[in-house]
Amino acid sequence: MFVELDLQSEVPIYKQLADQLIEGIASGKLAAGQPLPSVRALAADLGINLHTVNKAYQTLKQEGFLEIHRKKGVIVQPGPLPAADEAFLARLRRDLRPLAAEASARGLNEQELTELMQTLYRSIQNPPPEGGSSL
Amino acid sequence: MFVELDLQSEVPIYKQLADQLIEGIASGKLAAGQPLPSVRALAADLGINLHTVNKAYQTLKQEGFLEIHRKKGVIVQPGPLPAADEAFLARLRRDLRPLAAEASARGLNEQELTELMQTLYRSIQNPPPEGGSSL
Amino acid sequence: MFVELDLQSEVPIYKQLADQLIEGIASGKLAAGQPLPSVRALAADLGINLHTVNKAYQTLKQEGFLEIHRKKGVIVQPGPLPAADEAFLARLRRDLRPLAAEASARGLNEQELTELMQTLYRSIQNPPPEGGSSL
Amino acid sequence: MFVELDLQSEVPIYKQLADQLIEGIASGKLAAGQPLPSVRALAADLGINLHTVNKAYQTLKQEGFLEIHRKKGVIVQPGPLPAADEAFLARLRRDLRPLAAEASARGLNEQELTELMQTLYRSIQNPPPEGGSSL
DNA sequence: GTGGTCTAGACCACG
DNA sequence: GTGGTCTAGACCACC
Repeated sequence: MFVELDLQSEVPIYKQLADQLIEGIASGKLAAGQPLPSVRALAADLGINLHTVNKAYQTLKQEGFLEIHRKKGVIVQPGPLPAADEAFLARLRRDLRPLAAEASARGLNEQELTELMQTLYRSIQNPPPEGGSSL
Repeated sequence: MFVELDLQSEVPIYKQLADQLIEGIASGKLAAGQPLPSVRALAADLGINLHTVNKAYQTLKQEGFLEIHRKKGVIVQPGPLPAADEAFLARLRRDLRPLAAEASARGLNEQELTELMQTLYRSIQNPPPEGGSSL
Repeated sequence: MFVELDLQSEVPIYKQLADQLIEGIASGKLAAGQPLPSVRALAADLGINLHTVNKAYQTLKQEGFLEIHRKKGVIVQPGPLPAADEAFLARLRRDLRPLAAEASARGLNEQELTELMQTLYRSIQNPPPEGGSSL
Repeated sequence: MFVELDLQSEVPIYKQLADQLIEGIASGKLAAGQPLPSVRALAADLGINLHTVNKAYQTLKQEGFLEIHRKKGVIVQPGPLPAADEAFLARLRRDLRPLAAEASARGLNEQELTELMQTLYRSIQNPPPEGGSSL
């Protein structure tokens, strides 16, 4: 698995994991319908508790990025991914706003900020190759 | 004060307050050297706990956006504001990354995302007029 | 067989199967004494595990909806079907209660709920024709 | 609290709890905006684990029946309750269907079933008085 | 083997 | 004191 966790971070582990799985989906490293490791296997792999993995999986299932089957385990949403609906855009604006504000207060101009965003966006969709392709 | 808090939000109140003060600085609504209400006054005004206001002030002082004097009280940083140093940029990227990833996964393309960012940035620097100018 | 399984449902497969067999009995699509496919045949037909079919059959035998003979195989109860005894009614109330409560909380009025129930009941006893009559 | 749990039931404890809270909301025993016991208090009261109570609360928050605040704790949704949208109706039909089918197979006729449903619905909206009014 | 549930005890952020 | 997170270990249903 390509996931890298910072156990010291203030960002909850389950969220780091969920974020990186979403990023894997966005980049195509995780293809639609692709099976993910079982909660136990991933927990062992990452050296964290099974419940923490489970919380990440449940969160993503809830949002529609994953499906969880009785026996097949966990797979990437095989159908259409959740859309950028108004609820998501509102959340996105809410989260982006303080970041943009602080960037502005610190003297980052509009172009610098949008270019940073572009660079990020592109590095997500076209990630630098690294070790194994998926898991 | 122009601050509007959502007491039901999952975002901590002290962070909402700190964020909006930074936004006020970014927009110019809070000018360099300008005095801010005392912890007590602002807490009473907003109907929140003293400690919450204090935590927001201390956080902003720590980051260099405010100065706190025994006698003069709290004022907006009169000198140069904190710069967009590498530490800030790293934090910015870390926080922006999962947002960009989810936006991408949900089908928002690069242009839509950057335009959303631009719109936000401009609305911060040039906020719609509303009520009293500052406090 | 008219059975349709949703392998991704949170409802256990064996229960989906048992439920649809009961529905077949309720509708008359499965007549008293009628033979059912062998465990192996049905499992192959539905593409599921032997044990899953077996569990559904055993459950229904236990409740009195099926009979399982060594030689004749599995047949629909040829005699009187299990009655709506107090044990069943208690279970029915227990399962219905939270559904009625949530419907009420969500603003569905008594008439809407009972009409929904009637529609369901009728569609079960008089199902829309579809493909082969039974198996 | 008016909640009664059956620790031996096959129905998960957290679901029993969530169901009874919804029923409390439907009946008016839990009024909009009313505070609920803290997870710890309710867990102690019911003799179950705090995480089990938390799961029930989180589920209901997710569905829009509760709000969870940092300090105020948990309150009943003060605004409009979730509506009986198509997603709910689909779930309702899916859950009701096997119950109606078995009732039919066991010889309960349409009137008996709908009357049972009505009786339940009314007993929820107008529950028999019992001990303390709320918590 | 899988995920689902429950318990237990701990630490932390928040207010 | 509140909920949020994490860990740990256990049992169960399902397949």
